[in-house]
Amino acid sequence: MAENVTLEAIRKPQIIDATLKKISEVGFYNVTMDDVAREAGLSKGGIAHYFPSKESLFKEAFRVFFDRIFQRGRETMDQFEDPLDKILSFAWLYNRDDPDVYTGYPLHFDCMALAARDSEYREIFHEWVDNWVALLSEALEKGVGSGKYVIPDIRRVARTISAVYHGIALRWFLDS
Amino acid sequence: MAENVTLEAIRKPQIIDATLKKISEVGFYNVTMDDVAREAGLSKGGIAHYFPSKESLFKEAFRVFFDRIFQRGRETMDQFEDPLDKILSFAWLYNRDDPDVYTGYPLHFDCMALAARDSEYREIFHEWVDNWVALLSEALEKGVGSGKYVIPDIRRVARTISAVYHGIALRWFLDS
DNA sequence: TGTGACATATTCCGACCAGTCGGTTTTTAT
DNA sequence: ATAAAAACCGACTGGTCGGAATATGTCACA
Repeated sequence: MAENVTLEAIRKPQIIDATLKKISEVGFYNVTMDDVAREAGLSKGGIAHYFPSKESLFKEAFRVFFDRIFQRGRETMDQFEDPLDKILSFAWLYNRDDPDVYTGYPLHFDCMALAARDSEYREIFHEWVDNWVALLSEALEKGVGSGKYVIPDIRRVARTISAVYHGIALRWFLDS
Repeated sequence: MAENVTLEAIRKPQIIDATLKKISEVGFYNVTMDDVAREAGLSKGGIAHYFPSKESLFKEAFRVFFDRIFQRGRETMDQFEDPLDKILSFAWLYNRDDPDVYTGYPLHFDCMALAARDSEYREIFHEWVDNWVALLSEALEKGVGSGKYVIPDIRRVARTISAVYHGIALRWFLDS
């Protein structure tokens, strides 16, 4: 059983990584299960053994992806002490050489397009936004606590900052 | 020939409108030519008579859509005299009951997802952004001309305003 | 009234793809 | 050593879809 668990713990991320890579490359709707299988070094049957359907695999992949990006955001932010530095600590999102960036943005666009029509993807998107807002709120809270800023509604300000970041990032990636 | 031209002038918009409606409803990659034909009240063959391929039809549809939205933005903005009022004249983009809004946003998300990988869609997106930036620039120019504002780089400011608008709008639509 | 160009509908084909399933190999348990 | 279970493979199926080919209708004009 120990081996069993270990293998699954290897295969699932392996398959999910392959899925994310292919989606990023060719787009959500252009990825076939054969593509994923080839990329993961398995067969279609092998994939089916771990994920019951394409849909569930893809949703899980998006969840893993957003969680990964968020964790990195948290880690990066934790390296700074000053509240303003914390809020400005997202510069890594503007580095085109970073794999999380050049594979991440296309995934992100796909997720938004899906979220526009599919409630499950909208939830995934919500959760992601909420995570960022919470992160920014912490930094703002710290600034307010130390007397640096006066902010009446921290969550609201955090949401706005995050939306502005979002707009700038989007344009940065798509606009030459 | 006169009749010919007239009919084509009716059919093409009719087909394009049907295309836009279906894409907005179910998403770019889920629209079939049968769907479009049914929505337009024609047959697949009828569509084929006016558009050589699905790809060309869809691209043309997106171009028409963005142009339409932009024209409306210009008309709305032209109703205001004061430069600041002009810049703030985009409130209609935040009215969920407006057909241009509730069908437009999903189309817009699809276009961005496509633009992330396809250079032609990236061009369509660029053109659209450039149009808005030009519009905002005009308003800013007017403000600077009348001595109201002092702005060193108008285009740059217009781009930033437009990106911020973009981020807020995106969140407004996707975030409950 | 006949004819030909244009418009539209119907039918069909070939490619593609998700999911299934029988079977094989590998691992684990006894 | 052997049985049982897990992991994996790849051929196959049923269905979808874009596009092409073909058929039908319409109408201007000779």
